[in-house]
Amino acid sequence: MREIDQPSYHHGNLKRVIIDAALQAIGESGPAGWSLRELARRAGVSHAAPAHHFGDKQGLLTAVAAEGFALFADALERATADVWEVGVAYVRFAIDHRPYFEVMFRPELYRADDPSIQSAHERAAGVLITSARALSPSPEHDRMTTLAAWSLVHGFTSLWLSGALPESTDGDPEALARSMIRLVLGALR
Amino acid sequence: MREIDQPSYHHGNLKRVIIDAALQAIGESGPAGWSLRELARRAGVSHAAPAHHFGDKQGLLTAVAAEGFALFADALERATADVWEVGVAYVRFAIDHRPYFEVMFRPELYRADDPSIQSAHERAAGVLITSARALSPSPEHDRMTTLAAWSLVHGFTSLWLSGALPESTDGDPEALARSMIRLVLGALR
DNA sequence: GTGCCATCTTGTCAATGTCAAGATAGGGTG
DNA sequence: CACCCTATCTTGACATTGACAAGATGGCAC
Repeated sequence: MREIDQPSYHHGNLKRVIIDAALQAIGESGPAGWSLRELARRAGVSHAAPAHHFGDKQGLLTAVAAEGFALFADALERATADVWEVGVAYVRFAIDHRPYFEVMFRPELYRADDPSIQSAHERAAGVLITSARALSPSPEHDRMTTLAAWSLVHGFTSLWLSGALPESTDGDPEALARSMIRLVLGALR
Repeated sequence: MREIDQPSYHHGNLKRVIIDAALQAIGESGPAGWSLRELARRAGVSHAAPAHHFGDKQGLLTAVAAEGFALFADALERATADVWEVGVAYVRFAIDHRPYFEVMFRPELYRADDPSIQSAHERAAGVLITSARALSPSPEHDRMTTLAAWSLVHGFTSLWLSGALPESTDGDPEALARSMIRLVLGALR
C-alpha cells in the first residue's frame, strides 16, 4: 500500500503549490498554527517534499515573506499617484493578503538576512519613505513624519487584524483608515 | 534513578515559578518558540506539572496574558496625571515587559474569552479611552482621536519590537515616542 | 488515626520537524 | 540509441513535543 496514489516525480510547480497551501493554512490557523506534514498531505505529496524545496520550515516562511514583501512593494507603488492613498494601500494589502502580512512582520519566523528578503524589503521601505517625504511640512521633519505615518498606519493594521478594535467586527477598514490618515497627516502640515 | 532529584509535593508557589519561567522563555525565543517540557525542566519539576496547573499550553498563556493586562492597566493608570505620558507609558511597558506584551496582542495564542482576561482588558481600555478623550479637540472627534492615538502608539511599539525601525538598534525608544506623540497629537487639536 | 484530595510524578501515545537513504524520470552526452 | 547523471520526490527512522491517564505523596479535616 502506497501512501501517495501516484508518485508523480518532476511534476513541476510543486514549490508554488506548497507556498499556496502554506498561505491557506496560515490564513486558517495563524502563522505558527500549522504543520509541514499537514501541508504536504493537502498538497498531495509526501511528508518530506516541502523540506526538499525549502530546507526547513523557516525556509518555507522565508519564501513566503520574500514573496509578500515583493507584492507589498508592488501594491504601494501602484498607489503613489495620490500620496494619501499609500497608507490606505498599506492597510488594504494587510487585510487582502493577511497571511503574507502576518509572516512579514514576524521576523523571528524566517531568515530576515536572506537576500531575497532584503531586496524586496528595501523596495517597500523606499516607497514608504518617499511618500512620507511628500507629506512632510519641511525637510527637517522628514524623519519624524515618516515615523509617525508609518506607526499610525501599521498600528491601525495590527490592531484591526488582531481584533482589538471594536470596529473590527463590522465596519469598513479601508474607509476608516482613510479618514484617520487624512485627519492626522492633514493636521501635521 | 529518578528524573527529579527530590519530588517535593505541595511546595506551594509552583504556578508563579512556572509563569516566571515561561516569561523568560518567551523573552528568549518569542511567544511560540518554547516548549512546556523544557519549561518544566528549567523549573525543576516533572514534564506534566505545568499541565496540571494550567490545563494546557493555551491555559498557561492565558494566565500570562491576564497578568500582563493587569500590569499594563496599572502602568497606564500611574501615568494619567499627565495625559501626554500615557502613550509613553504604553511604549515603556511594551519594552520593559516585552514577553507579556507579545502574548497579550496575539489572542490566537490564548483564550481571549476567559473572564480573567476580560476584566483586566477592559480596565486597560478604559484608561486609554479616557486619556484620548482629554486630547480630543471636540466630543464628536473622541472616537477618531482614540483610534488615531492608539494606532500611533501601538504601531510605534510593534515596529520597534519587531526591529523594523532603523532606530531600533540604538536610540532611546521612550524619548523618540514622546517626541512623536507630542508632535502628532499636538497638531490634532 | 483515617480517609480525602490537591499536588506532583511516571508512563504512554499520536503528531511533528528533520535527517538519511532509496526510487524515479527527464535531459544531456557519447 | 544507450548511458548516466542529477533534480525531484518518496520512504523510513528518530528525538521532541503536547496531551492524557494512572499512580504516588503528603497535608488537612474530622
